[in-house]
Amino acid sequence: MDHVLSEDRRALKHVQVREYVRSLVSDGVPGTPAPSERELVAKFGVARMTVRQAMDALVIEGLLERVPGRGTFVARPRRTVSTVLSFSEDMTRRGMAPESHTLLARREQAGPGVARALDILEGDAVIHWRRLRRADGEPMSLQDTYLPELHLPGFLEPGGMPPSLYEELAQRRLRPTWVEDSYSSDVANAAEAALLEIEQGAPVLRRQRRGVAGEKVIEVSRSIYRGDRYNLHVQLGQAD
Amino acid sequence: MDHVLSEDRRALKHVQVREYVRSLVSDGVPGTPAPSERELVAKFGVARMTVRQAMDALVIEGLLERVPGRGTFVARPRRTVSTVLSFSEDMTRRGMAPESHTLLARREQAGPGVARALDILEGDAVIHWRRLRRADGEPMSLQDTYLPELHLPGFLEPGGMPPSLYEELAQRRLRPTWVEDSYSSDVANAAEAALLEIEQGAPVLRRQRRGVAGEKVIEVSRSIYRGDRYNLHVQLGQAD
DNA sequence: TAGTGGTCTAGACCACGAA
DNA sequence: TCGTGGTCTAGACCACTAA
Repeated sequence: MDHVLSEDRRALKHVQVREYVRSLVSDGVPGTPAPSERELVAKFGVARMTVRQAMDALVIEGLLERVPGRGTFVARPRRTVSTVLSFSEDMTRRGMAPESHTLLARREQAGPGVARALDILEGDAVIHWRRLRRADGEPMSLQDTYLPELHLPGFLEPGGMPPSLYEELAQRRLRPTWVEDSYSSDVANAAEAALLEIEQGAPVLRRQRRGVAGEKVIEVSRSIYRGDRYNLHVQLGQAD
Repeated sequence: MDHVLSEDRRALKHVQVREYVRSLVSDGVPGTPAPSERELVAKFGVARMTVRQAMDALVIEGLLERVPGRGTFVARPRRTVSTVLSFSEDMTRRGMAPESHTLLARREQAGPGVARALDILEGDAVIHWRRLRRADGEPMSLQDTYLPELHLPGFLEPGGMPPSLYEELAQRRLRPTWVEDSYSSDVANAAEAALLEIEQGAPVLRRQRRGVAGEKVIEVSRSIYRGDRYNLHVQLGQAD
């Protein structure tokens, strides 16, 4: 008998089969055949339903594709749609080096607009964080972020803000998994122009973001991007 | 025995169970319990694996949620992400009445840029369609759309363009199911300003779109939106 | 303790595709 | 004809939740 299954009784069989197939197939060219279900039954000494459970997961994931009567094959990668990115991730994808300079970081009382957007009460404590974001050393964006202090105890304390907002939120399992962004085209005012090192009246892209983690609104922000340096890229799929 | 299963032998059992549960549950409040798996086994006289196959589909769909040890319940609707919209659909969602005025509609030879974007050869025939789009009677956008004539025989002929591009493409089963958009903030030049009835130098949002249906690039377009009238709204989800 | 979903078995018959 | 995935059965034991 093949000693393929881990001795660790805690490892579920369908998970072991799934990960075995994934390792076989993850760097495969689309169209490459995966082992047949009955092959895996023989190899692992499990029931066919167990193998199917393992393969089902990979099919749902988009890694495999079943063709009745022929077999199971590596699927062509699905076209991806845009996901939630932090500024740092966005710049890194563009091949630029992100930087962050804190201009302001303090506790404030939520005004009516921020309170409504954050789904908290007017006057509740919020963390207001204003940053100048650079890419490859040059100003790219100005961001005003508001966070509900209630859900982020100790965020403001330890002598400084975290190096990365989204990574800090991720560690607290509060990174936004869903955002609602609104973009508009406008021109820079004098103060913005000075910080971004552009001319007053130069075109900028303004973004308002509401970021949601689970059921909680965890971030509200207003950002300005230099129109001469920043293009917004979005990939959208279709509704079902 | 319950005569719940259809007499129609062609109807698969797991499909019948699935649709039965869906009908019970589709207009239910989140948290409402679905029948237990063993209840459905008894009611339909099928194996539990068959019931689980039916429920799996509804769980994947996001309609149901399993809670081990407790039961299966109507899930709260997932937050939706942005999908591909036509100008008309976009305006309608905003509660405005869309209009379209064709400024130009003719066959052209693809230039290098359009050819590359459409994944065709330079010099291949393309349909170039230029439209002024109004919302509630006022100019909103200027759109230059390029379509590969190869995939759209007879598109230009019948004495006029179709009233709606995306509906015409949908009828040919060529409506884009995936798009790649690039937005930038800029200012209007003299010609654009005249058509959009704004001042030269006023802020505008420029969009470049590549629309893909199946494996074919079916649309390439450049659009200008008035910055004083148009905000882009996007909802994004997370990567897995 | 009773009921739930999660996992798993060891078979079976079917329609379909390729040789 | 043979191998494939699709469907289906009639059980089983487990961990967990709620009463």
